[in-house]
Amino acid sequence: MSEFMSELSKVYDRSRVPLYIQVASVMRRRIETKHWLPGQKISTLVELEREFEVARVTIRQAIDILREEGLLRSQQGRGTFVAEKPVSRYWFKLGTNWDALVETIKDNVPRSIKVDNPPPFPALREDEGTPASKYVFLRSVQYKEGEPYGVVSVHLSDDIYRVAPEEFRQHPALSVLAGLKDVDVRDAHQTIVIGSADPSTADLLRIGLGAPIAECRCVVIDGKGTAIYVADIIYRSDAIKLHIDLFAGSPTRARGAGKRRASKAQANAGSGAVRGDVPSCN
Amino acid sequence: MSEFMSELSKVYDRSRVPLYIQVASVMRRRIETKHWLPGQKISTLVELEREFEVARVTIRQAIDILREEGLLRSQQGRGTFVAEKPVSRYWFKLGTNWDALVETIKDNVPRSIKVDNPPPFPALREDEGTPASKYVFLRSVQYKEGEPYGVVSVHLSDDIYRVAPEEFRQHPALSVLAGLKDVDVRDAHQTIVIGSADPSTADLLRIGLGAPIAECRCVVIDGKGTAIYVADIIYRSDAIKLHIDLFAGSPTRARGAGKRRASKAQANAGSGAVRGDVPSCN
DNA sequence: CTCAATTTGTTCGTATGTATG
DNA sequence: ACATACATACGAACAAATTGA
Repeated sequence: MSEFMSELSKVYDRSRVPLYIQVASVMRRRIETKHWLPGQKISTLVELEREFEVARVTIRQAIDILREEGLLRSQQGRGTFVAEKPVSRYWFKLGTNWDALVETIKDNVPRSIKVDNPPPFPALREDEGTPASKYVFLRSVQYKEGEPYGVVSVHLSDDIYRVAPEEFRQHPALSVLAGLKDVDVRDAHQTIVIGSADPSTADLLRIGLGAPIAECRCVVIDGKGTAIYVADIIYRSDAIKLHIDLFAGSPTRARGAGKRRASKAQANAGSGAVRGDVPSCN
Repeated sequence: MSEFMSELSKVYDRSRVPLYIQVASVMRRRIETKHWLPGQKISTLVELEREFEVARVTIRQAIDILREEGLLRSQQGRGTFVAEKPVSRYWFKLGTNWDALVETIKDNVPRSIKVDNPPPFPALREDEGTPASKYVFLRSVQYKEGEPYGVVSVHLSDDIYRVAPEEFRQHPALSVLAGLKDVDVRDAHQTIVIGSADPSTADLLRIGLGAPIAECRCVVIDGKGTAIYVADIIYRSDAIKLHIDLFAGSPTRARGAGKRRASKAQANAGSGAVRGDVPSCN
């Protein structure tokens, strides 16, 4: 490696991803963020060589990737250009409240997966209720346009499952749950972290081993404080998008002075029990 | 390649990250999530070979990485074991409503970054208000225990900035914003997707180029419908955790039958960090 | 104690991928 | 396009340590 690599080699050592892949992902991001506009001519190979401090062939390899993705077009003698209408990704907007969540998944048709070794029932935190006496385990894969985007693993209270076993096999469990009239849902929450795909998940979602995923743990608690639904939902990271209305849960503001935003039809009937207070950090 | 590669080459082609790195990251996660318990003997090399469908040497390379990280110990003739006290991670719970978000970032001390080329003001969607006439651009890095975990890039309305420039330079912009009495915050929302780090971000967060990150776009709109604060906040993916109360925004349920949950005085406000406490996955 | 089974550690040869100039 | 260097990954064989019968 030449002395020019001094800066970059550090970065490369941190990731081990092939350089041309790294370069490609940076350029891809510039296109997605409109830093490079559609139709625009991008920097010449010489300029890119200098900027990334890599060999010409490496730049070319990166450009090849983006050409295959339909994001770039090269023309000999003219240059390389951003595609006129770069493909926009499909995003699955994950609902951030009960009704929205149920709404977004209600038409999903999961394909069930046979499970040989159901995983043990996961430990519940204090605020996640008490375990039911018996659970059934269901696993399915969610598809959109033939592409898998999520793996759902559910521990469902056996009592609930027996009410409508057929329904639970053919429709999203959460959706069925929401439709059951005699089930008293007291609480439901979801915890999301970013992880990496294990072999079986990678296979089901058709992504790379260790590729980034969103792990959503969703727990539904009934009126007696029993965790009737405990799900571990794994989404492809490139398929999921969260949209959070920061004022959705607090129709009145804590600080004294400010006026409130125009009402967004926030039916605020009854209990003013604002719960919030979730620790956060920015 | 031999016929044994038929399965695996697909997986490898999907990600391009060296296989042993992928395997290592899967095993690392199993330790972090307590799927492999401290002190426990992990699967033998032969079993791991079969599970990951890779050669022995590749498994060894992965184990070498985790040994250097202090997560595994090997003993010839006995096996490979998880370290007795593997480090548990800190998670930052990202606030999912305005008050929670403001409350917990108010004591953060960001380290400002000089910006040579401020990025252009990003395009706003229809529901993100109209642009202000002029913006100032601020960029800072958030640290916890000496480790960087977030990069905040803010376009702040110049009118707002002038009210308290010193404050905005020394404290989180959102926190200052929330404290300004004559600012009418009408709406605020946050969109989160999972992306990959570009060179400068990777450098600031000390992660690999292309490593998974959480990209949070936060927009604050004032009473006139002007986007007074447009932030692009990038978190290390291993530092962030979202906790969403699915009923926070809807004190009454849409469907007829169910009773509502009792309010739960959530006592753990304050510090944004929690130890360990990772949802299990399999 | 010896033996065999188990398990990690090491090395070889080969093929392909990555990156430079 | 070529020559070079190094990294990645495979399969296979063998060596060395541990364990229990």
